[in-house]
Order: sequence, then structure tokens, then C-alpha cells
Amino acid sequence: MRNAEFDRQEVLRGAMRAFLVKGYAKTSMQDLTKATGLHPGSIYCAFENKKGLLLAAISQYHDDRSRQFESLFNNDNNPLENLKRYFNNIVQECLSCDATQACLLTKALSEVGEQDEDISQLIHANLFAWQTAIEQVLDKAKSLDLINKQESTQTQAQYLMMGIYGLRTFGHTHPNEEVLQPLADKLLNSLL
Amino acid sequence: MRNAEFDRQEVLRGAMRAFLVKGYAKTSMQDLTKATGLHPGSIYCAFENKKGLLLAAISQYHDDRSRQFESLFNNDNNPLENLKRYFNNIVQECLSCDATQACLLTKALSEVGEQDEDISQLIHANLFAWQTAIEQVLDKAKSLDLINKQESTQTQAQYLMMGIYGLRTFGHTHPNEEVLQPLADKLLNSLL
DNA sequence: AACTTAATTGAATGATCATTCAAGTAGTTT
DNA sequence: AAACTACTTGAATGATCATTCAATTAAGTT
Repeated sequence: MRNAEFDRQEVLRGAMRAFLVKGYAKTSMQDLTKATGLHPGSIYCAFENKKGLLLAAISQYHDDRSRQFESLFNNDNNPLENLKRYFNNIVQECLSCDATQACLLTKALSEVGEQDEDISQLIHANLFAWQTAIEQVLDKAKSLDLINKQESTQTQAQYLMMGIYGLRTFGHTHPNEEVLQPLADKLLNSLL
Repeated sequence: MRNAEFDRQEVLRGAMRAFLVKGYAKTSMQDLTKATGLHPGSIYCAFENKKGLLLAAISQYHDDRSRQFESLFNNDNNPLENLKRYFNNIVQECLSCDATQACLLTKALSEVGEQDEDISQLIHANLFAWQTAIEQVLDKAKSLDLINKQESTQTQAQYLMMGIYGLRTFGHTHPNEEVLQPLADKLLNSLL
């Protein structure tokens, strides 16, 4: 036996960045060897092919984002304040104009989601998990009487997801705090 | 002299559809000869190159959508009802699960907007024109006391744009009328 | 009717692509 | 220490890519 020499997480984060900057189709295996530090043969040995590398990178992205999400929400702070911080984070990512900080799930969904069943399925599952996590935060907020309890948690969570997707897209054309922050605030206020 | 034999609009609509289905990078010139009915040489003669064809297709998309927009709003109907019809149209396009009915502006922006200045500029200009058109509808609605006049028209229009972007993305994962219609309604209600 | 000019045609071109593979390397097991 | 197994290496492969171009066709002009 012999173990892989590379750090799988770092390799996947490199691939992630490459896909985020150039998009899936435009990112060549040559780009990926640079971004990952791996030779072509090693990539094929570890991830089967280019699509396998994308799938693994998407999973890594989801893991990283989930950890970030938990660190923001798995505490005893006011859930509404946590949510506010979360939205402000997203606004800041938009303002950075750094492709590397975009959402790989929606980016890949838009480019290849309709074309490939495997990719589509993985992204759907990850986005669904994300929605469930938001629902849990909203339920916590409801138990503390912080938000409107008339509307279904599911619809509220879906509305927030929709808003985040939209905010990120809108941020591409208006990377401007005075524009994005009010939109994020308005989105949050829709919960009250 | 000799005029082009092809119908420029139909050629561009064919290219549009190809780009919407496969994405820009994945659409080959071979795909485009099939989609447009033109031979490679004719495409290069008329549009310079593949990127030129995308730029022309984006312009055609914007023209077509603008005409659709005007036919919906350039009348004496209740502007809020027009807006409601407009949103319902978008929901129906999401439900169709037809890549051909997606938004070429946001799709191209997501895939190549960050990579190419020319494409980015054209899309930004078209999206800005779109936002201005929505602002005019909102001003008309305000003059009839149909929506909230406290909030700035610009912010309201931006919020709707953001919502439409988000709705279209969310529609990819939930092509379901019972899900999308309430989100569209909630978006419109934010104007009141 | 002859000339001019531009569009059309489709095969050819060279670049780049994802992928393969045989040789080399180094841990692990016996 | 010998054998085994799996990872690494990077050049080679064949396919596909965007683009070019010389020949052909036909409309507009004189």
C-alpha cells in the first residue's frame, strides 16, 4: 500500500477556485493541474475524470460552507442577529468582486445543471440541505417570537434562498454597499 | 453588391437557443452551424467570430424581451395587474423546464461575465435598461396610489430585479407552481 | 450584357482539449 | 530485504475545437 501524497481538501479547494473563476467547460485539465498541483494521471487516479473532480469539488464546497454556517448559527445568540450577520457576510462577498467567493452550487447549476444528471442531483441535494438548515434557524427564531409565525417556515426559507440567489446575481452588476445592503435588509424584514 | 440570404433575426434566435441549452463554452461552432443554418464562413463573415455571435444574440434577446415587455406594459391597464401578469409569465417559464425560456442575460453573465469585458458591458447595459423600464412601471403605479410611495422607486425596482433573478434560479430546483407562485406573490406584495 | 462586389461554401489548418498509459517511485507487508 | 501494491509522472494520443481561405455563386451597378 501507499497513501496519496497530496492533501485532498486543498486539492479540491484549488479545483473549486479554478471552476469558480473560469467556469467548468472553460477550465482545462491544464488549468486544473496548475490549480491542484497534481499531474493529469494523479487527477484521473483520484477522481476518475474532470467531471469527477467537479463533483468532488462541489462536495468540498458544501462541506466548507456547512462548517461556516454552523459556526454562525450553532450558538446561543439571537437567531435573528445571526441571520443578519449571515446576510451581511453575503453582501461583503458580493462587494469583494472576487469570483472565488461566489456560490459554486448556483454557478455550476446554471452552467451544467440542465445538461448532466449526476451534477444536477448533487447540487439539488446540497441546496436542499441548505434550505433545511435555514428552516431550523427560522423555527428557532419562531420559538423565541422573533419573526412572523403566520407564514410557513418552508415558504419563508424558500423566500430567503431565492433572495440570496438573486442578491448574488444582482451583486455582479451592482457591487455597491449602498445598493446591496438595503436589499439584504429588506429581505430579512420580510420575515417580520 | 449582394445582400445576405439569411434572416438575421432567425439566425440570432437559433444561436440564442443553442447558447441557452449548452452554455457559451460548450456550444461548438458545429452546434452553431446547425442551430443557425449558416456555414462557418458565413458566420465569421457576418459576426466576426463566436464571441461576436454571442454579442449579437444577446442584443437580439434583449430586443425580443423588450418588445414583450412593452406589449405587457404599454397599455392603460392597471400597472399592478400588468406587473402581476409579468411575474406569472416568469413563473410559467420556470415551470416549463425549457432551457430555451431561461434568461440569456443572467446565464451569460454567470458563465462569462467576469471573464470578458465586452460581454460584461453589453449585459450590464441591457440589465440597466430593464431596471429603468421597471422603474417607469413603478412610478406609474405610484401616481395611481397603487403601491408604497415611501420607499424609493429605485430600491423597489432593484428588489424586484433581485427577486426575478432569484426566482429563476430557484425555479431550477423547484419547478413547482405551488412553490414558485407564492414566492412571486410575496415579491409583489413587498411593493405595498 | 458585362463588371464589380460581397456572400456562400466546405474542406483544410493548427491549436487545444480530455484522457491514457507505461515507466518510475515509494510506502507497506512478508 | 525482498516482494507487493498503489501513487506519481509526463509524454503521447486521438478527438474536437475555433478559425481561415480559395473557389464559387449571385445580386447590384454601369
